[in-house]
Amino acid sequence: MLTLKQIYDSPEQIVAGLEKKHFADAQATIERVMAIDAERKAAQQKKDAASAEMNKISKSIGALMAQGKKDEANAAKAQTGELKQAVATYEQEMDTKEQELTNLLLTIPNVPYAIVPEGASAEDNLAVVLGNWPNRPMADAIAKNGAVALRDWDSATDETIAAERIAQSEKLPHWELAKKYNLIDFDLGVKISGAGFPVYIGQGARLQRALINFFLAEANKAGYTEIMPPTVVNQASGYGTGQLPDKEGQMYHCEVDDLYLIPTAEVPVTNLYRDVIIDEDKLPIKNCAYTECFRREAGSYGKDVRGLNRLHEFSKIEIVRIDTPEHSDASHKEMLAHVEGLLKKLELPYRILRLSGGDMSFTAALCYDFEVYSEAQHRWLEVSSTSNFDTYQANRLKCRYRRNEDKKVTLCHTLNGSALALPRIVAALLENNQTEDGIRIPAALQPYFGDDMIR
RNA sequence: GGAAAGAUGGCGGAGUGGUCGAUCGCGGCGGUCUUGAAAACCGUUGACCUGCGAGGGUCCGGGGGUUCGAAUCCCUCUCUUUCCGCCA
Repeated sequence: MLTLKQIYDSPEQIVAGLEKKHFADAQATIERVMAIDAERKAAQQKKDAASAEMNKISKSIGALMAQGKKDEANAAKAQTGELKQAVATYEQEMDTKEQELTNLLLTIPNVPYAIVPEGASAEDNLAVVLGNWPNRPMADAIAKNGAVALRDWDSATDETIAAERIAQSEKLPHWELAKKYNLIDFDLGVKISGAGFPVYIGQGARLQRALINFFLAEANKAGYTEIMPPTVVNQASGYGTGQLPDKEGQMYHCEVDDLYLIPTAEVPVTNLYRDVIIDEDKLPIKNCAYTECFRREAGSYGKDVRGLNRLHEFSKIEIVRIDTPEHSDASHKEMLAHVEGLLKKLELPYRILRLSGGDMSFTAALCYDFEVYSEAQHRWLEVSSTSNFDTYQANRLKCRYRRNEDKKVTLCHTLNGSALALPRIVAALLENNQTEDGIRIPAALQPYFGDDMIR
């Protein structure tokens, strides 16, 4: 959540930022925050004064008792009744205001950075990079403007057109290929678990393992420490990274033990640093983790969820960084370069979008999505979301560091990104690399897969 | 599942009703010594809220209670460790 300091330092900027994020009633909400806080302070001042008085009397009683002046001690005791009542009253008022304030702050999203595009939805995202694109449709149009608004050139993502193209395309969608080469059995998954839980078989399973190892190896090369965290977390962790309370319905919940299946490794890996004060010398912290991710995806249905496009359980390698405010932007860029490097090595056509204010997640200050182009579905598939949360998450987590300069305890910046999520990568790999002889495995992946083709 | 013990500052670990925000050790920081470093020695070192400041307040796992006064006593919850049982 935002800190009060941020709000007091520049209320107008915060309001403008919230409006950019399409948060309703920004002005009124910020004014309310300050009003409640003023009430809280007033209550605290009254309470502090009463407590100070109380402490003084208590101390004097101790002294009087020690000197054996029992009568005077008893006289002092008699004075405390009213004071005690006053302390209790003010204290309760203070607690109420504090709770009210926290509850309100929790409803306020993070404020986007200046370079975040204006806009309410995905339509307004800004394509900043297009890669591995030569000899593909629309190349010319795109070459002219390296960075253009998505809606100018991306009519191919329109669902109705896509449906027609699938019908016309000589390329098979991945769910057909999965069947043809016996890589994934969706029906078996339905039988043992339910829709959205595919069973990977033979070369399909081997491809999963190859990708996991490839992504982890690349992350290790880039200096990320591999973590293997639990995939089940407690409530406090859910609150720490912001999945709770608002996204409660998106997580699987084991009620008997009140534990949650993680929707991303971000949750356990970032919560490693909850309630921690880190030495500045240890920053930046660079961790990576492969985990299974579990998402209920309540309410999604239809063509979007076909095949591997949207699953309840999937494998993902996540990179998580904790850094100083001064260095977090450079950290973010390094992460973007890392993720882009993976897509280059996989030889998949991709684009990088800077998300608009309205399309960003609640907690992000700056977010880039990576999408790969699926040549049978004629759609862009999101495979990574790489965000800087500024101090927003750290404030909730109480993740702080001790500055070398003045030894002050300061909130860290947290960042994370997928590097990468497997299912849609697999979808694109299968669809884009299909040949008459089988599915070509990109050179970088061959050592991990152990072959150059799926046959 | 049964039994017992425990939860204290960055870490370890004292403290069983009144200058205890907390002895001490480690670590950190400053200094002496040294060409420099190490060692040794001396000093210093919690977080948060509030106030222009002086200062005031809160915090010894969470919550509640007793008391003029609680790290210390009582209740309760959570978690951890050990032993037994079960078991990959």
